[in-house]
Amino acid sequence: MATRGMTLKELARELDLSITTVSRALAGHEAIALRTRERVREAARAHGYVPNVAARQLVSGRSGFVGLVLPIRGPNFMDSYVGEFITGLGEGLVEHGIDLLIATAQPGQSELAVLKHVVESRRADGVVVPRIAERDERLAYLMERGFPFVAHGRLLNDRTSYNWLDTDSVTAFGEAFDLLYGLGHRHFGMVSITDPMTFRHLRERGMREAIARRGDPSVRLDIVAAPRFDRGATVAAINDLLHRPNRPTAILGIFDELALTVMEEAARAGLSIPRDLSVVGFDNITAAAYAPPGLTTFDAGTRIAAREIGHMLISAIEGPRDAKLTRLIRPKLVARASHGPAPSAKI
Amino acid sequence: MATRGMTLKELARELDLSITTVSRALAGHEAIALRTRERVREAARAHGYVPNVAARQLVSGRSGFVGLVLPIRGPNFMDSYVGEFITGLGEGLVEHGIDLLIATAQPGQSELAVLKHVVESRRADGVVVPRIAERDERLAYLMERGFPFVAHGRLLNDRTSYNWLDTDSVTAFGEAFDLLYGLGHRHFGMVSITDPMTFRHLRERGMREAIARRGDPSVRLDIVAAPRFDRGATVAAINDLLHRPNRPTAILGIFDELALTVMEEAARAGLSIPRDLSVVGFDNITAAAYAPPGLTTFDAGTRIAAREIGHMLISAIEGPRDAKLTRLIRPKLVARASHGPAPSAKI
DNA sequence: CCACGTTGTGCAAACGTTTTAAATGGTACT
DNA sequence: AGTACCATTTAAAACGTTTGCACAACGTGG
Repeated sequence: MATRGMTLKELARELDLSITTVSRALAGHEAIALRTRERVREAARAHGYVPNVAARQLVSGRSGFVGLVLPIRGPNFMDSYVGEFITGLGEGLVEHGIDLLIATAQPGQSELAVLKHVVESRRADGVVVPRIAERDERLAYLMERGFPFVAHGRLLNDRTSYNWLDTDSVTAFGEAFDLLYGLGHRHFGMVSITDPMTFRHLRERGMREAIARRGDPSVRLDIVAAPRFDRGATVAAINDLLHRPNRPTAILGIFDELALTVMEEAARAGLSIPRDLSVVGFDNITAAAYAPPGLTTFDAGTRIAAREIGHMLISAIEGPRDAKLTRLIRPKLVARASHGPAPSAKI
Repeated sequence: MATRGMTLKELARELDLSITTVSRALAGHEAIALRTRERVREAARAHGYVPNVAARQLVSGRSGFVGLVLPIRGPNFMDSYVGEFITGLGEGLVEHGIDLLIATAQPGQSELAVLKHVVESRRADGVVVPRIAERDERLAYLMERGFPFVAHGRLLNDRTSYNWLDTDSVTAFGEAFDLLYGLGHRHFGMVSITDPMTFRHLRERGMREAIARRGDPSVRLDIVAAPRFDRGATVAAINDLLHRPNRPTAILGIFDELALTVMEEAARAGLSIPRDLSVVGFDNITAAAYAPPGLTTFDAGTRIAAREIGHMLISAIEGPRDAKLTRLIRPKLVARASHGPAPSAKI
């Protein structure tokens, strides 16, 4: 190392002051004479003094980090979610001088184990927990432990109290239904997953509630589901829907990958989109814009959501433990060309 | 906080040993009796003792972190690069018990300033520097300072010595040329950028060298360039290429976004791909698979590259300062349907 | 019985900060 | 002159580890 980085002690000797005074002066304490404060700050800048974080952490008990355990993911599914989320989180934290700690699970290790390690080694002052499952053991652990966190997503049981921010899938899918209903569609298909993720319930519920609200008995909804990363089963489920005696005129994927697969399979079956079939997705991944004829979907605003999560977590760390923050973010419809009037509809 | 997390002192009292012995026992020191070591380990596990990292850092001078300053990016360009890179890096580091520190620049702040702060506060033991420019001020700073780092990409001046890992763009674009030449193409277009990124030179050079190697005087190469995130200028440059009196029969984008735009503009101009025009990109972003007819491109293996960078950085931190590591990773051709025989070619 | 290595353990310093409590010097008031 | 008070500054403890050195106990060979 070229320069070793000077310490408070060296700076104090240089200025012929005690380290106490120098420390206080840099912290901007009122008790230190203004003249001294300025002199110290000047010298610190001149010598390029930067406080040693480890020492500061040790005495303050705060690490200055917020932790994120990277979700373990299937080999193929690697779109922009992680990048957007981390970027947004960074943006939300940097204003408060907090850095982001990324921890990764080793092959055999569970995400929970990594989370525990981050929390217990006091490496972070709070954590962000993405992609919440119906009953999430990570949240159970954190709540029991009383450690500050913000969840991106919700538990199925909504009586528990904790900090969360979620995308309002219920409203979004209601909006999708209304849009398609208005275009004459009465028979809907939905491609979902079998994995116990909360958003799956919410998105299905969004459709069901919108249908109930409409009160039209002629409306029909068929839901199929496959394991999340099982491409074969997904394709099979979609084809099941596509080749029924009477096929839905509109199919919604609970996220874009599914909707895009619907479009591919429909094309292979010789169906024209949106003439024969309307397709709607959710997430607005990059490919949604490029896959012909352009997938109509919802933008969840991950980056902005993550930024907000950063702010929420700061409050959770600094503020009182009991008040819980919750936020629902309304996704924005991105209307492209994959939806249209129902085939035999007179509008 | 529910549990406060026990300290070495508490654990020592519990065991009726000195903190020295306990510390040594946990570190697996030979000097401590095997029986004692086991007894201590057992107790530590039972009480859920996890060492305080701050204290450990303070005495060891090591932070246990590797830093990454997030690249500041245009508003729209947000594909999987960041996510893949971070995921891979995490995978490479976790085996060595090192965590990843993500620092973000504030709106006004330069990436260099953030980097300096990370280095000088000793928050990280080494850093990763992605997306290297022709002359990169970040590398200049780190080299002068003698701080361990690994660059993802290279400087234009290749006489400087430092640790880097790069994608072998030269070979890849040579391979692309050979592929297209073999299909009868003689007139090539290339869409590049005006920004001073090293990879731009390397990819152009890859084409030029392959052409020279072939030694066929009938081969012609037209290069156009636009500022990186300027969509309007990019589209204009591409259309310039597309509407010349004699149009290239094959166009290469130095990365996929450019190649995809070529395909879009070609479609708007009524050209059929690959019948009238072959297009090849680089990066294999998600959309490349979905944009019709499927973009032929190269997979740079970002995730695996990042993992390797993690390993390299660990060696750089632990090993001798003088030996420099370099690695070239050969991208893999992903042949889809956007390339084909040259229009009027007899093959 | 002594010198000496071996084995296991502990004391105390060090890492670089923040913070509590106290010291210093000066001024104004009685 | 003594007292009280204010404005500054400082000494020292604390945070939880690691580690150099010393020490104790215990044979073992001379």
